[in-house]
Amino acid sequence: MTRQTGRGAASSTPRSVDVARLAGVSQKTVSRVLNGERYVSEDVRRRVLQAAEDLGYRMNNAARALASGRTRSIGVVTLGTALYGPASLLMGIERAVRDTGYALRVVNTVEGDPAGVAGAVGSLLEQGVDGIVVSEPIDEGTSMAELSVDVPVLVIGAPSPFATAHPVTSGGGADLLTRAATQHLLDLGHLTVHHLSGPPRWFAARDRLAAWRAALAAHGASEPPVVEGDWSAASGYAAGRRLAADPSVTAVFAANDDMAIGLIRALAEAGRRVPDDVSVVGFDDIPVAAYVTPPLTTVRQPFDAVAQEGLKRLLHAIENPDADPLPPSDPPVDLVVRSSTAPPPHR
Amino acid sequence: MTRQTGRGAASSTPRSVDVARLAGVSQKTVSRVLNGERYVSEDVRRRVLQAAEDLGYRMNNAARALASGRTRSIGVVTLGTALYGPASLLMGIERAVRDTGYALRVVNTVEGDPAGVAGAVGSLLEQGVDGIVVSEPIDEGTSMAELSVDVPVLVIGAPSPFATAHPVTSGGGADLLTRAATQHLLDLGHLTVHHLSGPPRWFAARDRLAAWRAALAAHGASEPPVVEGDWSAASGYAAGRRLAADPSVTAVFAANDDMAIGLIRALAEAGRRVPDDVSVVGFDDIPVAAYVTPPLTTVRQPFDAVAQEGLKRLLHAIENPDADPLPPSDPPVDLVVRSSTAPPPHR
DNA sequence: CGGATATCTGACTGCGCTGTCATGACTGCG
DNA sequence: CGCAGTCATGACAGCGCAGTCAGATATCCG
Repeated sequence: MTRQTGRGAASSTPRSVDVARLAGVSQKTVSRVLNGERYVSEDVRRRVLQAAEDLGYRMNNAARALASGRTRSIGVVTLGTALYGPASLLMGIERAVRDTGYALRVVNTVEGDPAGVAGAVGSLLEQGVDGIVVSEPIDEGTSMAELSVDVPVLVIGAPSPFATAHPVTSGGGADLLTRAATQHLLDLGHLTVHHLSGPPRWFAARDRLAAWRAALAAHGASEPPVVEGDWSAASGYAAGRRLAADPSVTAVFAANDDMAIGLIRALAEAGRRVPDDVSVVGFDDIPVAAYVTPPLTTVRQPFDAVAQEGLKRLLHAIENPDADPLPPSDPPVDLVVRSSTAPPPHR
Repeated sequence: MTRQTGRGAASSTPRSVDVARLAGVSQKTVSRVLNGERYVSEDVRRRVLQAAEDLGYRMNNAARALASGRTRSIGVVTLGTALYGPASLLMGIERAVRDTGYALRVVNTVEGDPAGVAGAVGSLLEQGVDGIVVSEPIDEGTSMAELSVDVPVLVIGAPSPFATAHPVTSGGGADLLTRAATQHLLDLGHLTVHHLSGPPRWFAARDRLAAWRAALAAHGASEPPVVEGDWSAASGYAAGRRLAADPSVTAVFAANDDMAIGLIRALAEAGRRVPDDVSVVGFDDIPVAAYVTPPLTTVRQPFDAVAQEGLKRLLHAIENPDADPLPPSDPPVDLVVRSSTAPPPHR
């Protein structure tokens, strides 16, 4: 028996009706005050707030959600990793949500594949959320269409697989950053730029790959074969051992900083100096990037800005179901030039 | 008007009563099946599940919570940072929660100070959670006592400020790791070990400081003055500049890897070689630790193990309110020796 | 073979809130 | 002064589930 057996009366946590009684008003009026509705006299408002305070009253959100049909909460689907990117994005989302009066419900997916994301979205829907943020999904979301998602969805870092369904926005996109990184190397005089990509199942990896290609093409540079990593420093190290064997490699754009650091280590061990022989650019600007040897040139992802901007649009879609979605805006580009890049060596 | 105007009838999302109608049973029986209660015939169970499937039925958790008084969700209070430690812990908690059937509600605190934590806990209570995890709070939780917390609370990485209140467990604790790190340096022959601590407001920082002291004392080593950082590589770098000026410094235990990396950079710039002149041990084993120069000797925090163990105890407290809390168990110690430590130089 | 027990099912109720509507009191204005 | 409009409040119903209890069968045992 979970219910309150109304014995002690004082022992059970207070309900709005208790507040009402203490304030000498109706229960509905308590609800009005606590929801900031109009048409409540100053006097009553004060009495109600005082009574609520005195009793230590806390609203029961389950009842509120049931009665109003809104949960005032946002669901987030993320990868279950502590990778700097996804983790930072999650923190950015939390920060962006905090002041809106919404609560956060978080579900991870192990793999981020469509089935996993669909399951996560389903469980969020079941919990009841007014909107959903899908952070950095992997692969196409084909299996998503089957879900009847009747709340707005914001997809960060990938084209929205919900596009056909319901009120939807999408956001993210870091091509400009990749282009800036690649361009930086080309501007230094490198004939071309190699690319150490993330796992191709990730949209983030595919985006950066495509943007790197575009930057090379725009510059008329030839496109060397792509080396594939898995975001980890270990995979960057493995890639570095291969790249070090090829003397034509003078510049590498790594799809994240961890791989860049592993890469640099492998190059150093192979006797290829960075940046004298090979220039390396990373991606993310992780906290230690400025302090590794050599300090890493990288592009900083504006996680907070992306999260805030996306959430603004999601909340807009939630609160104005019939209005057109707000258009996405491009995040700022922030290339941080340190010491891992230099002009190519003379031949 | 949020409510379903029962016009199209088919358009509105299905309720348990719709499932009941389709399966030819009562609504209560649907509830029984979906909650796995006893005393339902196989035949009925199948029909109900089929009907639910056909309708794409999803339970309304707000109603469930209201009726049952349980939300089947766990609230988490974390710092709003992407620091590797807290972020990893959050991921560990998510992983640990996922298979238990509970959902996660996350609230960050900006500062992690008592008032912030109290506010976060309050907002979780308001949302309705069956248990709360407070991850790495800062300072003493004096203001916490005022909150009437009537659910079990697990505090990771700090003594529980709720100790006097209600069913409570606590966990974490990394003294053994710190001792192992310090001991490792002493065993190498260093006369003493300097400490680059985290901000003293953090429990994690105080814990490591105390454990470092204890390890020195146990070894009869003198205790050099503590250098204080803020977890960031930048602060490690600043500390490194100061420590580099003191030739008596031969070994440093940094309270996290980021600071260790900044520290090593500063030492290198000052001409003090690591590990030949100065040995450095970090804390966390961040992903790049093995690939910086030199590869960092560090201790790995068993985030997943801590989260799992703590959650097991929290769930036990939730589901057996009257039973004694399970005793905490010590996490495994994992010292990862790489190349940033060596015997002290000959004098 | 009768009563005791185990199994299965449904009617009814209520969780604590918000939406709707009704009711007064008060204002302004011709 | 009377009627419309604004403001302020309360009564009542119902959101979609799970808890309780009662009733209907089936099973068991002496």
